Amino acid sequence: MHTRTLNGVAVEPVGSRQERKQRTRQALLDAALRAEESLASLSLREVTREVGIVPTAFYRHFASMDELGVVLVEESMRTLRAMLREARRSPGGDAIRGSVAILVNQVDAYAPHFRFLLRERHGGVEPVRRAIHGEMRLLGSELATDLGRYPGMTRWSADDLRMAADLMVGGMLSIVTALLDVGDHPDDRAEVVSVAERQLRLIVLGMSRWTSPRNGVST
Amino acid sequence: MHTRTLNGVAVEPVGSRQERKQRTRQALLDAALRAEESLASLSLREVTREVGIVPTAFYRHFASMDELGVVLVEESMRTLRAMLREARRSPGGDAIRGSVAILVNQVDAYAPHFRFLLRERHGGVEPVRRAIHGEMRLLGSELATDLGRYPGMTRWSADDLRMAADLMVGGMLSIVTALLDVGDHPDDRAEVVSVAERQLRLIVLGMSRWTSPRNGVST
DNA sequence: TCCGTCGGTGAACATGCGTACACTGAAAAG
DNA sequence: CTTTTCAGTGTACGCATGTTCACCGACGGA
Repeated sequence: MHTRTLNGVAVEPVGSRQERKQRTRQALLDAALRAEESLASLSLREVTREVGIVPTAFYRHFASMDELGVVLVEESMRTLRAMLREARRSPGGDAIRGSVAILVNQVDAYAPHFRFLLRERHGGVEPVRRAIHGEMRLLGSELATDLGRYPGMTRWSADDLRMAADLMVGGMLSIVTALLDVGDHPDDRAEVVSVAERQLRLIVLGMSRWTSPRNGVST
Repeated sequence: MHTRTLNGVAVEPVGSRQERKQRTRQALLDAALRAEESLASLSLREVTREVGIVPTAFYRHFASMDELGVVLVEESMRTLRAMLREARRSPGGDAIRGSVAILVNQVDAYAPHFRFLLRERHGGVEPVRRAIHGEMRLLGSELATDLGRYPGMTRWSADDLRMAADLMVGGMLSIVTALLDVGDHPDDRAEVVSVAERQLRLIVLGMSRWTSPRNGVST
């Protein structure tokens, strides 16, 4: 086999054949994820160059960049879902502070995934956008049924639960945006965290006082 | 002068020289705005082709696509600002319902502008992203000082005002997102409007009960 | 041991790109 | 009426791209 190089460093060919295939496939995904530009302006050749394979070898793993993008959406969504799952079974103490802390840690650990999702959510290529849109709706649904099990919200209508869930997802996304945009300076980060906690607190406060003004959709 | 064509239709050369220059400049901006792809993957040649001029003529108006992008940010932000200004001096009736109605109308009228802002906010080219980021911060500041003049919020700290303003801007953006993503079916649109109104109502409810848990930033 | 599978190679192609350059001809300035 | 300005033209260039195709040779099952 031709010994491959990645950034000039030799990559020794160890493992079974499908293990190695899996590894280059993952390397392609990682390279595309790491890129600053959107998928639409990221060339197949750039990605393969980064990984250290010849352009045509790309097709051994994906039929197109769009297909790679959709896989990347699934991968990124998995970390988002993991984050919510972790937040769900949070300690009994300050739930808000805990949730924000989890969010900060997760964004630190998986910044490229979050950046990718925000980047491709609008304006990327169509199949990727569709995939993100669908996953986001699913996420909202899950959170809604989960909220319905909370002690104080058992009497909420399904519609209101969905409304509140979407509000929380939206708030979460704007917090992620703030975290990604802010620099590394600790004071700035602390400020973002403080704002996020108070915003969540305000929303929860509103939820605690909520009575549905009218049932159903105004037609 | 060489008679130009746009989509095969002749464009008669009327007006003074600078009037005509201004018109093609605007045509370039419009063409870039109308494009589905992000600016990063939109080629100079595509834009000029759309407008009906030769590629090199682009440089008579902008030094680069990035420069055009920044101008487009200013143009789009002007409509966003106009929307908020209109919402500010809303009728005394149902402020929330009125604000959402204004938002819906504005998004209908200027969908490309909003789409552009959401698209380029993340993942576009760097100068454009910076421009949007800066304008968004400014918008938050304006809304914060404006909120401070509201009867019930005169005692809020500057920090809390900013927090609430950012929450509202974020909520507004997610409503715009929902409006742009939803199809033309009236029922779907009505559902989005209903959700938006209830979300804003929930936030306002939270604000009405708000007492700052602690003054200043937790360091 | 033999042989099929298959991840990766390398040359070749048509196409689209950004930009340099010299140009034209109508509008504006004198 | 002459001169200057300047938005738009047309050619030409080097370069990067996606995709095709035939090829290679190590791995893995028989």
